[in-house]
Amino acid sequence: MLDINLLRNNLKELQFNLKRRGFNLDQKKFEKLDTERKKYQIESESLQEKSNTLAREIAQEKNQDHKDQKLQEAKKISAEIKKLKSNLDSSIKRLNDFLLEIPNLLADDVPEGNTEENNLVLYEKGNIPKFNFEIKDHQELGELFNGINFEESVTIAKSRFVVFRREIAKLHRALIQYMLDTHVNEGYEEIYVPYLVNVDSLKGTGQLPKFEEDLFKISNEEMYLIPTAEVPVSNIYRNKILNSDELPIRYVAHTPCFRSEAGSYGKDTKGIIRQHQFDKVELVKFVHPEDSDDELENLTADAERILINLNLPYRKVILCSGDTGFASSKTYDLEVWFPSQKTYREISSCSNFGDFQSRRMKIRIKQSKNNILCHTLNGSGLAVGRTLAAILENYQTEKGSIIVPDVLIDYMDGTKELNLSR
RNA sequence: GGAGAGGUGGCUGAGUGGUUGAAAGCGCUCCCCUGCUAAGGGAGUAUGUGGUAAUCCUGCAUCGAGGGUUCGAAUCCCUCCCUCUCCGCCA
Repeated sequence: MLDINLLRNNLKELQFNLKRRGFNLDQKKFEKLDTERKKYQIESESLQEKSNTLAREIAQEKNQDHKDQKLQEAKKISAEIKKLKSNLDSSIKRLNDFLLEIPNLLADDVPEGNTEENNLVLYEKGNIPKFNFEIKDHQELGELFNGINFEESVTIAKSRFVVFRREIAKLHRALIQYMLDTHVNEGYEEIYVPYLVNVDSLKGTGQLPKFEEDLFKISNEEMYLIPTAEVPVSNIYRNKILNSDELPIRYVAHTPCFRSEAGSYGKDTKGIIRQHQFDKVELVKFVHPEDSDDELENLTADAERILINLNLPYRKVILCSGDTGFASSKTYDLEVWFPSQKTYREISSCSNFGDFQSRRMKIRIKQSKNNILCHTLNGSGLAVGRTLAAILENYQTEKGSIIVPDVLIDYMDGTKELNLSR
């Protein structure tokens, strides 16, 4: 959510910024809503003041006639306040709903553009492997091992779920362990969180009210499956005031993520690139406003380190104005090379949300006078399923085995190469 | 799931209808005193949102959340959430 005072005082600038995303801020509507709110608020609060004064007088009034007279008046005022209050409440709600649908302001260095075509590639790193044999995609490789199974998952659940077995399941687990350990060594605190969250948490990070169709909702409760660990981890400090000296706070969490993938019917139907359920190791930071730019660079570098250590070819991209997420002011994507697709695919998304989420979550930093809102950031470090798929494809050999990346050998109990098990 | 007890400011803890946004203590901040430390004295110390350009001034709201009764609610009533104790069940 944006600072309402920006809308009141810097509207032109703000409209210009939002326009870069293709979002049109309806000035007339805002002004109407805010004026209406102001009118009702002033009316009802001044009447409330009168009523409070009168109530105090009644308590002290000794003369019974005067008392009765005042009681009559107080009754009338009280009834009137009730009406005004309900007007005020509904006008505040209308204003608030309006504000909740406005995306975050973009950082100045976000490049212009409407679609992901306009995202700016900053650099490519790592060596794209050259194969002198017919390569397989990760699904074929996984099936070769009977380590990736899509029939069983359909029986159990439905399409866009997967079953991993044996070496593949173990490699998946090894990746999670490796990522968690690496980030803990970088200074992140490991944290385990609920996979179901309430509505307030989803509003806090910005998934609700606008993006409900992307979520899985539990039918017997007002709870949702998390689409990312960002939601439970960021909301840890909802409605809290943090002390300056405890910042920055850095968390790393491994969770499954659940996404309905509504509207992506034809997309990525092959393999495990786009699933309803996937695992992710997520980095989340709470920082001082003046540090958030630097912290985004560090966060991205921490996510990148996993790719570098796994020796996977990747590139770093800054998302253009039209592709930057609703709550983000600036996002870097890390994209890993998929030999079968001869293309880079997103494997991490690192964002600075500024105070957009913390205003919704009411996460403040204690100051001597007015408390300030903290800044939040998060990024995948990394998406586990896609990392697994990338390893299978980039580390395949002609005979169909998979070389285990050096840093994972210990996590695979010394196994250096995955061979066909039959 | 059943029975009971309870949720008050950074913490402890008073307060059962009327200047209570809330006693007292602790903690914290500033000032004074002091050669240093300790001790002592004084002042201050919740959050949000309006009126405002404003950190001055001032209104309103907030005692788990939301409703209700009342001229007036931390105090009474209802619903929900949470915590604790006991029983049951369970990984």
